[in-house]
Amino acid sequence: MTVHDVARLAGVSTASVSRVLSGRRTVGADVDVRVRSAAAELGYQVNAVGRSLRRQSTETVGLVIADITNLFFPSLTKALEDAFAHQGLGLLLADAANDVARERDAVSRLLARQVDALLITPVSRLQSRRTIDEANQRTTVVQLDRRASTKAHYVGMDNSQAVSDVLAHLAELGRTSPVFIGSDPHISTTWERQRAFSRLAPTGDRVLTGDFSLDWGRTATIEALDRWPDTDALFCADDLIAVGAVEQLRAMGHRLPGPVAVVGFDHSRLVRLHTPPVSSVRQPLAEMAAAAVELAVSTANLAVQRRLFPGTLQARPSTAP
Amino acid sequence: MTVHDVARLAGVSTASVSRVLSGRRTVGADVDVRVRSAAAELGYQVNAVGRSLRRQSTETVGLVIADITNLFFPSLTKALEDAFAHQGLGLLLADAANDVARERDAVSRLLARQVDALLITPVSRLQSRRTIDEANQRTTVVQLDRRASTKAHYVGMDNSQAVSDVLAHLAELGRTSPVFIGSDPHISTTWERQRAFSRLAPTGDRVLTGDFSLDWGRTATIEALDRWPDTDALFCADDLIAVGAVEQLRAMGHRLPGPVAVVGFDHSRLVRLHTPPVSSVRQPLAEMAAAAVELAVSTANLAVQRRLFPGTLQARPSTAP
DNA sequence: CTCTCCAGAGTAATCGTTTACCCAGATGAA
DNA sequence: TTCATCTGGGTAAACGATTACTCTGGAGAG
Repeated sequence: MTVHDVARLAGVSTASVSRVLSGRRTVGADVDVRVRSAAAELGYQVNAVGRSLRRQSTETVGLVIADITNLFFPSLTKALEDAFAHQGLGLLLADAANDVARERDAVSRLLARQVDALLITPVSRLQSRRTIDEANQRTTVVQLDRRASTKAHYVGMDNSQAVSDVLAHLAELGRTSPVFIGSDPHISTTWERQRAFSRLAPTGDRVLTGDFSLDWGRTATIEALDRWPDTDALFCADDLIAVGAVEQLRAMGHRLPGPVAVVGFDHSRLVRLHTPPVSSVRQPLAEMAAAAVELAVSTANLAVQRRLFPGTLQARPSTAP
Repeated sequence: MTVHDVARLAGVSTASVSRVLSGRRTVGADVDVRVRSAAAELGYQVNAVGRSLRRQSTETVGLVIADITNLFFPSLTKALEDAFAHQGLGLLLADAANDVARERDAVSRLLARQVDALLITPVSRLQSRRTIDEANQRTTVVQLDRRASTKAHYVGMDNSQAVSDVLAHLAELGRTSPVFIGSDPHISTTWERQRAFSRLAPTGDRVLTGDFSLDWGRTATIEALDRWPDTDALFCADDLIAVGAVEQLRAMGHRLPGPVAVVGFDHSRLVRLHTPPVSSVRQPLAEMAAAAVELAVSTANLAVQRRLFPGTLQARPSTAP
């Protein structure tokens, strides 16, 4: 079932069929209806592979997610799928499983498939750079949420502003001795939040770093209260850690809301449905996805963009007075 | 950068280049090294679009998810991505956003892209059938988790067995008056669980159906205890409802574990991290993904398969004595 | 020594669509 | 009336890789 079949049935040339069906050049009214009805009769649908080869464009973007298991990424993926589908662009998904080598593989496979753009949440702030820069020579690359290279576009949240907002919120409640519980500092978002915390918090040197897990949230809580007994807030780099912290506090007999507040990042369903609900910074996913679309469809020689969106703190009982 | 460039540099024909790089026919040792080093020198990577057109196969499968927002599907997506990437197959993702019309659109777009197979978690037990059957004429379709057509492959969990296991577990604890709280009965899994419950439970007629939301879990709990005061277990069709039920019970002053047990389905992170942890039936995602791969790469004229995997109840405090 | 067969390599057709290029006829200006 | 311009349509050459087919030289059988 090809343009030839449609052309034959309609009694026109394949060129006319293509012109009608792609709408790229006007044709006479007569030819137009003949082609359309022939296509309808045959149930013809254009073959995207042939079209891609000729047009040198697949109308597909690749998405390399650092780790789908991470709570935050499914929400981001959904926002992206929405935004791109809206533009008629397909999303080719790949998971890097937190591994730099797998990430490089995934990028390479997507490039071989001639994606029109590549979206990526880099696994490592330092080690993903090379992969990204190489890909950026071949197509438009947009870093999302996390960043590893200054040579490719970036769309994310303004972590510095968000950290500042959270600290202001804590200060309003009289909490001036927070401890930062980070996860893996290879993750650029964790790293940025930690740096902002160190710069802006009154107790900027109280920083613990570990990994991305509930258990680390628990362990770090014990360590924080042990090392700094006057701690009145646990400033967590993400929601999973925040939930771990809350659980640990409860296990230690603390009440929530109570003397030690807890706040996280991402505002995932995990913290929204937790009891008690945990305060968290929400990222503007829809806006970020829209920006990603815009950059992805932009011409290759647009100057490197850095688009930062404000996060909004969703204050819940875990930081109440 | 094409086979021609490589062929010229290596001093051989494009045919030889193709043969070396695809490994589909043996060539002389001399030509082999010449081609490989030329390809390496140029950084040549085969263009998957050209290959797909000629081979009439894209090495890509389409995945239509009923609703990415649903807790369960990101885990399923991850398992699938893993399994297919392992086979060198790409995953083209589409979200139906719980809408039958969007689902049909998504299927159509994926077929236009000539996916080698189509994986789908049908939105509606009844209304998705036509979309699936039509797609099944054009490519191999595998229904996952949910099912809508008997004419296409299906891979899922044996809900009947799982329901039976859960009821046995409850009975062991002396709980013989469960109420079933379903979500939308258009969803085939909910429907199957409900039917099995009605058939197997001592109080098989105690069934409430609503929608897929936390609030419905809450509302239904109130209604259940109101209509059937001797209720000693809430048998929920999925985790989100189970969490809603637990929250409501706690709000009503019930202890957990306590007189009313709660159990859900999917064993999502939501229930694992909830306090108290909620009992839930775990689906064998990796096995299901492996079966999906097997069916997806099978020849088109394999008899329609129905692969059911056993679920395993993860008993947690919410159903403790 | 001749004939068959085989391995290795090249030539060119092919996958399905788009579009550069060409042509015919019509329209409008001078 | 003549010529430039425009419109609508067809022909055929791409796009990049694979592979059916062909050719050549050498090995092995008789």
